[in-house]
Amino acid sequence: MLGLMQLSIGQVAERTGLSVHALRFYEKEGILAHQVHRGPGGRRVYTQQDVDWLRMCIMLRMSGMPVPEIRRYTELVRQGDGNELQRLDILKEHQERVRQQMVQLQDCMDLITHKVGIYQDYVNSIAAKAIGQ
Amino acid sequence: MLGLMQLSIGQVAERTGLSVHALRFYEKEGILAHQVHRGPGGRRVYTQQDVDWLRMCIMLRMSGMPVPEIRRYTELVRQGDGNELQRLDILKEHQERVRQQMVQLQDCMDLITHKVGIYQDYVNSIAAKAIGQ
DNA sequence: CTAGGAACTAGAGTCGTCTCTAGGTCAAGA
DNA sequence: TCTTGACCTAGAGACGACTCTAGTTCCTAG
Repeated sequence: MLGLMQLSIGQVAERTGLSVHALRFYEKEGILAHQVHRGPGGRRVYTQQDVDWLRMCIMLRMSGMPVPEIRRYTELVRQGDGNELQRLDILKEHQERVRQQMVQLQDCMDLITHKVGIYQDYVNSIAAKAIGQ
Repeated sequence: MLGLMQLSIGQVAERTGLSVHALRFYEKEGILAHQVHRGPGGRRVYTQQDVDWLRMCIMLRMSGMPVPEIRRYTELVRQGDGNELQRLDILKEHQERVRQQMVQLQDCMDLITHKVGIYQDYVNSIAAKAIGQ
């Protein structure tokens, strides 16, 4: 059932949140797991699997994996069985980068929270004085 | 003592991790809390406070605050007392964005960890078979 | 006196990731 | 028939944040 669903580029844009432009761009960049089938008039026909794959790509992009590396990964998947170790390497490497990113972000968050606290206290004290008058 | 320390652009680059180019760029973009003093020959002379301020800017940038918004914040600080509420708004808004970013990143991390787990198991099972032979 | 190194300015170039434009096809509805 | 709307391609443009270049000044050491 699911496998038979046929989606236009517009529908895929809707359900992934990507723009139609971005979808064509991603295809040109070779980050679709397999060739998108074409319907009458040369129109792209996507399946649910394409959408699922795209959703994963979106996650990878969101977490900062560059397009060329997503392409490398995609190519491995396209090649089929036998290169799982290489895929695993890419994922592990990225995982480590994301981990570092999260640590960094937490540091930034700590600083910001600290500053917000200081300003909040100050602003509150000003407000209290104004009321007290 | 600290306040009297004089630093060249190169020294500041060293201790902030920014490039000399980036330092000049940041200055041109108006994200230094106060005018950088110039020494003989028109050379920039930085103080420890400048370095501290830059370090904060780096944190804000790292967490995704765009340069123009850092400039807005910087301008408020330059203006002096009386606009603390506006500064607080900027910081709170950014804090919220960072929070969302962290949630997103955690989602990505979960997915990646999930996939890494699957591939790891698979690779292990292949390795086990190879040894078993 | 010359060479090296660090600094200066203004402005051009780069990189990644889209985003948009121009010009066209095709099918369905008024 | 005419219009609308979704789609197509190839290629140009936008944007943010640097990064680099060219040409110069200045100081210090050999």
